[in-house]
Amino acid sequence: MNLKELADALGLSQTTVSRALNGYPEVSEGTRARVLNAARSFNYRPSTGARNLATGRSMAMRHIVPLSARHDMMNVIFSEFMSGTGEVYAEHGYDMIVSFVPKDKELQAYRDAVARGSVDGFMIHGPTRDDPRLPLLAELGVPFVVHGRSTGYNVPYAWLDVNNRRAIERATTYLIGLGHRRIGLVNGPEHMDFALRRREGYLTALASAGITADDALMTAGDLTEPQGYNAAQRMLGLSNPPTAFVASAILPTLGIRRAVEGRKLEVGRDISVICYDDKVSTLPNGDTAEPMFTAARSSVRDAGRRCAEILIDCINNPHLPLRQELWEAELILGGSTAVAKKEPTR
Amino acid sequence: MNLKELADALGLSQTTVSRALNGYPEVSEGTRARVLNAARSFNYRPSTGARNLATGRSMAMRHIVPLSARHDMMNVIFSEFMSGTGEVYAEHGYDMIVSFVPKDKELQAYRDAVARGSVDGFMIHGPTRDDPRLPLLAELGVPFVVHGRSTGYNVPYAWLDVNNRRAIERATTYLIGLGHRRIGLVNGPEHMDFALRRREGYLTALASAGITADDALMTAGDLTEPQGYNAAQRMLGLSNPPTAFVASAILPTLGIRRAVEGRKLEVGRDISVICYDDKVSTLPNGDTAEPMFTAARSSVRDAGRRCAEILIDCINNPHLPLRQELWEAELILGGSTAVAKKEPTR
DNA sequence: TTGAAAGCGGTACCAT
DNA sequence: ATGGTACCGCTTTCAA
Repeated sequence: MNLKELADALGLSQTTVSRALNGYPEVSEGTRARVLNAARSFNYRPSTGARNLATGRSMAMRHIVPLSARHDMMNVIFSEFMSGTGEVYAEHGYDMIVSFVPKDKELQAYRDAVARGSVDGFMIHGPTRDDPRLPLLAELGVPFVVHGRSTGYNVPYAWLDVNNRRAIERATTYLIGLGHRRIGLVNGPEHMDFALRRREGYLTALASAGITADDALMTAGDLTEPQGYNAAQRMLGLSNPPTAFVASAILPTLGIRRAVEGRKLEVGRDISVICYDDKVSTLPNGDTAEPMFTAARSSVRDAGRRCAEILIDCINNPHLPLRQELWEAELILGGSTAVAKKEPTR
Repeated sequence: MNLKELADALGLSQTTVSRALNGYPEVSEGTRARVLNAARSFNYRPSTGARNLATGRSMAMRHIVPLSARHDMMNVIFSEFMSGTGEVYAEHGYDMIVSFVPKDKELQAYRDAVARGSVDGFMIHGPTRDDPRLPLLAELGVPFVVHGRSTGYNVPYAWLDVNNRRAIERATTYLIGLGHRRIGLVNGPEHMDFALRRREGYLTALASAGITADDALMTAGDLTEPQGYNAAQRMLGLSNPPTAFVASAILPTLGIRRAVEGRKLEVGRDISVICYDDKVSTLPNGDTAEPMFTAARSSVRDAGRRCAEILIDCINNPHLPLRQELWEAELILGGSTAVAKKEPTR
């Protein structure tokens, strides 16, 4: 059933039917009701292709995900973020298109999508330092929102970020306040902007307390359970091991716990751990009143929702200033931190 | 730059240019080269909307994800599967559209997408027993592939499934062979077809060994770390506790390990554990030669890739018989299983 | 308040 | 081998 057939069935013109359907004011209430009724009973839906062509808008947002060998991006956090954006898109009638492209074709994929007119806006995931996508998108003149920021690119753009630096600085300072001086860092991949900022936060906290940073206590990787395990294993085996850890996600924190317990030590008694908790539904930080781990927490799903709202706003109001939001993470107390013991635990 | 402008720039007709671009044979090699060249230098791409309208095809596959309260679906496994499908779609020029819809609007979303002509095929995730989506899709007459199967719906349809029943039966039988008679089951949500089949496999293995199933040793839930922890805590507290566990995913298995270690017991010595391992890149089952857990293993990403191929094949060859593939999981030996001790460990 | 008709940017049939 | 042109289904301007 297309518009013409619907109009014929009603004995009206396509124009009137289209107007009635799209809520234009110049249609009499009587006809509007008739049209809406008929449309419902025939289960009529306007063809997206045709509407696309006629309006020049695609009603679709695109998320381009590079297929890197290790699939850095397509992880738990990414999908949680996406489901936040997807909810909001759906509420506003937008489709979400997800493109997986080989890393070396990534930039071209943005160009292509714009040239084909298949997209109204882009959501940018996982910005790196000096991310090459941002200048490209600015050049293409298409709306986009970045989840995070890109150190080194200083032209204004729309973004939403958590204050990663501050969150980890607070977490580290808290551990220092408990008497810890040897604190291990298990970070995410440090070409990613968020991981860089977290590292800065960690270093700032140490510096403020007059503690010299030790390369042996810092590691960066892909935030898996084994990453945490391996890092903790190595660090706990040092002649001067850490008494506490800061980890960039729950998964490596589970690995840290495994390493700690493997040495007959206990998290929250012998070894303190704080992690960054993105509040991923499948990886809850415990499910009781007291969280499993003390954590810096913020919701990626909420971030996704808000990013989508910002993107839609960019499209609807192209001349408003670009939105930039910095969210603060909260520090929540769990069972994984305690005052440092006087004697190093070995 | 559109087709007309490109044709004008070349001094050719739109027809010829279109033919050259789409690989039609009746174009001289000279003109084809010229056209291809010009298209490249102008960075010309055909408008998706226009092509959509003209061909009646959208070159897009849709994944509809219900927004259930607990977000059953948007989990680690789901995104791993999606990235498999997405890769293949991209290789074949298809877009992947992901729609998040409230559960009560799910079926309507399929109808809508078909009525708008915005999709060439659907990928169906997480089928349940008597899944209502399958008869609907059959009625709509649109190509679709199911990842899994739906017990109770017996009309032929295209699917790819892992032999969940057999995999868990083998795993359970293996534990029984090691001397375990009290085996706990930590399963996924049992309205899902895969979870039902796994339970059947578990029960079959027990029955074959003459072991009476015990409701207190079976639990179903959302496959999170706390689910495994809580289930194991409860079961290990029974007067007649299990000496082994079968778990439906890595995450709850990590929780089981936590509960076991919390009782000063050791996995792989005091308590045996086998889990189902979907080979999710962010949740590897260890990263060394020996897997952390003994496991029934199959790759969701590969399943995603294959499902996408099948879907594309359905579209290209609508009259071929529907493909149905049953994959066997492999049972891999890790460090989490051992011969049962004579005395129950408490 | 309603209708006619000109696009939107391609594809593909029918001529030449 | 190349070109003219009628669609595809909708939106939107202009006219009535």
